[in-house]
Amino acid sequence: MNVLHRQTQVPPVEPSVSKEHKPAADAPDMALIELVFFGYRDFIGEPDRVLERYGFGRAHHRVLHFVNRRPGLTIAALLDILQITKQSLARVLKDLLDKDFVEQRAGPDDRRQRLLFLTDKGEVLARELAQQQGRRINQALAEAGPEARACVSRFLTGLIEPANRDHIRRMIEKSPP
Amino acid sequence: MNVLHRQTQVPPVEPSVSKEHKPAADAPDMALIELVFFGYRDFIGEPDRVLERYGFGRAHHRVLHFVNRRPGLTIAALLDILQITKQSLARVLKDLLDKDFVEQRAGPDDRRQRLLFLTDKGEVLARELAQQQGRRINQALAEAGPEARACVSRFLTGLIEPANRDHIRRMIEKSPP
DNA sequence: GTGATATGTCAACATCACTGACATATTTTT
DNA sequence: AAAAATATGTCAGTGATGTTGACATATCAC
Repeated sequence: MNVLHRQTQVPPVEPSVSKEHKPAADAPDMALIELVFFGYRDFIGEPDRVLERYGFGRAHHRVLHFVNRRPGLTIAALLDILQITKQSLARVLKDLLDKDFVEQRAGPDDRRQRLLFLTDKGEVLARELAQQQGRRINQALAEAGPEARACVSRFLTGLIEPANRDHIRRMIEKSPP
Repeated sequence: MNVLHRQTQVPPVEPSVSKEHKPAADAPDMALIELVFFGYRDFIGEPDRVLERYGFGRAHHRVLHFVNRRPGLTIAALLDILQITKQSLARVLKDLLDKDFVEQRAGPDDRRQRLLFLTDKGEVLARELAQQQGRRINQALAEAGPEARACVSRFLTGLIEPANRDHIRRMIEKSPP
């Protein structure tokens, strides 16, 4: 659990790709397109290896993450966040329930609802995964410079479909710290 | 609908995600972790809809993209970039060859090699996809401010596994503009 | 009591990844 | 020239994750 505060030494800042390929005014920014691809792949890759230990995959990771962030989430709300079908969710949720990483309670107001919570075990795993990804992000921010977080946050928000932005922004803001 | 009435107090909603959740010193930066997820999803979503018209998926997109960027790429080099297995590549490559988006020529030096090139049709599609993603990136950069490109580029590079960085950086630099 | 809603579940299917084994052509090494 | 290494092709089987559509059940709202 406390395994994690070791590896955070930051290697010297290396020259970035960005200097090489300022794209022509209207040509697509190929370098950034590819960096998004490679960056995301490695961002996802490390947690993948941890999840394997439990026989879980990325879909399980997402459920763990969002239930951790928003304890008491309903099925419907989770479906809305993940934008997958009920069946896709049902499969991974069943795994997580069976293996005791997630538990359900009937909604206090509306007893049709199943509110989702992590068990202790689930919290431990969710925290481990979040710490890995958090470390990677912090490292990347450190290499990107002091004003990077605001830049990057605005950039990533800008990638989101405008119609979804407010919704996602509100969701992220409201989740517990 | 809103499940969270029983939760601890939520701070008042303010406009930008980046300002709200400066994470505690060691806590994972949940807001950025989630923005990477949502941003990538929408970054990928638009091309997906175009690819559907041809019965292609993301895997086809990646092949189109990298063959477009590096005409004359060998199978081995492409496998190295994509980090998938020969079989995974074979399937999508066969589709692209059959439907005349990609063509192969024997290597001039080593005739075992199959050098990959896009056909005219392939170039048109690759360009359309790249323009969509490029537009989205430019829009996001515009919203992120004038110094964003350098920031974002360093950040994304920082997400890449250190062992892969030089390799990827060289690859991106060397590709045609 | 009726109808809408939240969830669960079933069968069938598609895409994209994997493994491991083996085949073929060609180049390199001995 | 024979042997070994290399680049690619291909086969059979598997798994994770996504899809659709249909139907069942419990609960809520009017």
